[in-house]
Amino acid sequence: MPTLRDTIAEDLRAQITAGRLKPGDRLPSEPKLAAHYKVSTPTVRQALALLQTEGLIEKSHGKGNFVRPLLRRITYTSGARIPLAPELQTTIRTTNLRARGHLRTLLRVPANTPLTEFHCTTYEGGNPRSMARIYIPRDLTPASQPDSISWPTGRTAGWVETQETVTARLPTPEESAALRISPTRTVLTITSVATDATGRVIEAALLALPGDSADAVFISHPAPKEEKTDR
Amino acid sequence: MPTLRDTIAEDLRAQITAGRLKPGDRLPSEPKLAAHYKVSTPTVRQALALLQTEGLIEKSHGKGNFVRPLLRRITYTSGARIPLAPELQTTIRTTNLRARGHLRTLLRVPANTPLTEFHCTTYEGGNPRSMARIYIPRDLTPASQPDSISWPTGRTAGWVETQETVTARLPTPEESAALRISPTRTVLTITSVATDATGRVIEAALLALPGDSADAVFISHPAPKEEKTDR
DNA sequence: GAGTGGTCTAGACCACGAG
DNA sequence: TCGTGGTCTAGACCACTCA
Repeated sequence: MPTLRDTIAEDLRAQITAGRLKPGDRLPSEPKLAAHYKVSTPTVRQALALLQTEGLIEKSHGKGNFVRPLLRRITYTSGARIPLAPELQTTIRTTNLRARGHLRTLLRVPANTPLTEFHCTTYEGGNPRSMARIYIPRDLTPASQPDSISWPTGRTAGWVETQETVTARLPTPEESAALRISPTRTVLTITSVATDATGRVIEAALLALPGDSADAVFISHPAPKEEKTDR
Repeated sequence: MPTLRDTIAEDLRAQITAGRLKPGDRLPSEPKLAAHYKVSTPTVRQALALLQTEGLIEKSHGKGNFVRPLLRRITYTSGARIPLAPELQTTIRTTNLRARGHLRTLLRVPANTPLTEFHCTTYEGGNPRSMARIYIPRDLTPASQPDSISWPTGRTAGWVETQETVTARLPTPEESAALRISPTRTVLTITSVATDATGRVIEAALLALPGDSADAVFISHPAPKEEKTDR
């Protein structure tokens, strides 16, 4: 038997998908919904929380609950490092730092190796849609300062293998702030490590996308020769 | 300023990672935790819900809350169709059906095309760890009945391109039942479509993994020639 | 039957957003 | 200032597990 919150969520979901509640519309306030469904406000809030994790509504403190505009799903494509689409704008911030902790392991470099960090955020109409941090050993950083618009679209020269790991997890506080998503909404993360012919890591990228509106696409072809699985 | 539930979650998290609470241990009951932290039970429950989405604890109705055994993360590797590891057992169920709806689109076949479905579940020590449905047009189904143990480890012969799409979403009721996870825990899904030289889809696979203990790994190499991105 | 978590109530008070 | 959602309380009752 469905619970009250499921019944309420189902009713609101039906109203949204049927178009009686349109994208951008404000829902009745929580006390009003509670009165309408004859339940307490916490129960209404549980139903709304369900719809929120499904990406159907957005909650906005002090304003109300809104039917979420149908977000086009962002698509990340293997090797791109950031999602690319004509409607996405990108900002890049460059920082110099030294390898330590997790970064050291990822890039397989000694502690304190100088690195360049590129902090990329993509926006669609002012709303952040993805966050990426790209790390390159300083001695490999392109001499010509990367063009802050077109650079992340190409791959670093000389790569021979790229390994991309996809996970789903809760956002770090930094990620939830940067992507403006609630800390309870999962992010899809992609960790990309590119190596050159000598096996040296020439680039690592950490990418976070809002889990409810992102895909990652990978296209593979059979290896011409026997493919090694050296791990 | 952190909320009460964050503070409580943080404290319990610390006890788990410090080893004062070990995998498999039962936590004090919710009323006891509430008394200990001097809060109401709903607040304790919110803290526990946080830890649950992080995969740190398991709730078991009528028994208690338990520190979750540190699950080895399952790793899906590009093209494997199901996660492979020595400690994983697999069961396969074969069904014949006809293409319709979403399946029709995925396999790019006319309605009612005969298909063979392989329903694979992998287990680790009796616990389901992944669920996959693999679809193959009936006329391509291997004449020799696939060996129910070794078959899904190899790829269908004749593939020229595989496209794999990774998403994170809430589980369908079927998925949450099959994987024995709560309906609020995200699943990582992989949709894999393999095509032959003529562009015909020769196999589609839908894979669902518990989001908090799964990775998907993709390894790519530069195309020998110019790589087409025909979509 | 005793103890546990799951759902729900009916409020309170605080923090945020807009006029 | 007013209405909104965010957090929290202090219970109630039901459903499940195990002895």
